[in-house]
Amino acid sequence: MHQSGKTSFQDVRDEVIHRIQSGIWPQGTLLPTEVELAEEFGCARATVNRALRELAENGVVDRKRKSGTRVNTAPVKQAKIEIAIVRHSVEEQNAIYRYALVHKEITAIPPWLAAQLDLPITHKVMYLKCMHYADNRPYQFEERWVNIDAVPTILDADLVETGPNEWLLSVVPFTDAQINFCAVGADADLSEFLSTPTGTPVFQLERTTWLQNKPVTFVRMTYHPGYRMSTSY
Amino acid sequence: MHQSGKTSFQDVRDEVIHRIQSGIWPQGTLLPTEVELAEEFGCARATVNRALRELAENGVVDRKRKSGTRVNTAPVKQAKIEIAIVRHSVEEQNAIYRYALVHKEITAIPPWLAAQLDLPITHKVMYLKCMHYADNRPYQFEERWVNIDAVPTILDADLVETGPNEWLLSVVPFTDAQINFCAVGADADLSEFLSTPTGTPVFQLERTTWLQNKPVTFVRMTYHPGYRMSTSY
DNA sequence: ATCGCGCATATACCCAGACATAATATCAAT
DNA sequence: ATTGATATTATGTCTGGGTATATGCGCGAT
Repeated sequence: MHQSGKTSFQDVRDEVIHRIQSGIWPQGTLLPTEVELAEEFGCARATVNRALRELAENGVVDRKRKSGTRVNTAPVKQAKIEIAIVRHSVEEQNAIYRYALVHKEITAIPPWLAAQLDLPITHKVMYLKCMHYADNRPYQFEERWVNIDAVPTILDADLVETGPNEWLLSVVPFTDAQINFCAVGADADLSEFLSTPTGTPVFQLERTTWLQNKPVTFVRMTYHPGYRMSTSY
Repeated sequence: MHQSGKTSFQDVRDEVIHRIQSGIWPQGTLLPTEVELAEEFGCARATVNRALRELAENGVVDRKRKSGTRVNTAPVKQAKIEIAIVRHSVEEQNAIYRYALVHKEITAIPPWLAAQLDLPITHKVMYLKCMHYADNRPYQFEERWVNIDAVPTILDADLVETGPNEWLLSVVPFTDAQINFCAVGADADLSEFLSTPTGTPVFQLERTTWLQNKPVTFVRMTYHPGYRMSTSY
């Protein structure tokens, strides 16, 4: 009750969570109907609905019309990973951020990427290599292919001052993305730019983004050895 | 309008998304007030509220009392990673799942873990090593420390048939978790169990879970070489 | 110029009632 | 026994009214 004596949807939500966690309502339990809960808590059905809906969104309960609301047996826990702009991650650690454009060329799309993005192999792309430093130590190596068709203005963009990631984000609001994480051994390029011996295990993140079914860019970001990505829930 | 001629909160939400994506409301735009939008769409204010609230939850817009609703400049895109039970991930690939308990012992907590979990170094834990196979090929090596205090019943659990992860999930509903991803080179154990040369880059996921501030378990899961974790949004 | 206070305002949330929809249960006809 | 129509029921959503709360802004005192 954070308002004048009324039961808030948060109170309902918290009480339900409590009953589940304390074992009053074990896994699989069918909970009372919205009407019954509303009566018990002395609030409107809409309030209970809001609380239970939120719990359903978080995967705590499962709701079905007519069947009712049930405590989830296998809570599909999902961790949220925030894909931040590199500069922000670096600055968050109170380190000094530095960016460098290493390579820039207009070229034909590599066959493997053409296949992946479903583009003809004659398609032109902008191929970029960049480095991101934290306190002048290698932080991330970025390799990127940009679909010029989808973002023609990139031809005039100055990518020396601002990184392509920040530039793209401010210009093309993408709608869908697909992300891969994996571990690889450093190849020649990586070894050179990340100042590490060839074969060193490094953390790699690949992302493909689309703007309404039109591929925009594919980027491969490789972090310095020892990098840990973390999240909590 | 999916009901009899009424404007649903989804219609409002979709239209707002459309206006943002088509550039009618560029980044940073202050959108009309809820009342104004409700008038425009011919629906109740609560309906507009629901739509905008959902967009705010997804990070598309930013809402502040008195200021209004603004199109987010730096959309903090967050990818959701589903932390599924290993068996399910394997079965999803139509592979045959097999599990093996490799090692099980009650021991004093290792100092580094005691520090990490804020437990006394005299604390007893159960230390487990397990292997998960897909079609009889190594899939994941699991190394786990369980706080016996938090889960005393684990002493009687048969962990030979069911893996500790599934057992724990069905018994202790944890409340908080912290996850780390990183890339490491295979050490002796990993090399042996994952059938790969020492030093091979492998993808590792560490997770600590708590039940109301009480540490439950720390697990380190290492995937076979070449494993890719993927997600989309 | 700067600080503190009050007012206006936009969002946050609540309520009671209504209808829509999906899924189950029931029962009759084949 | 199987199928198909029908009633029931719990959730999903909308309405239009309300109060609560945070906060930007102006105004006056320092």
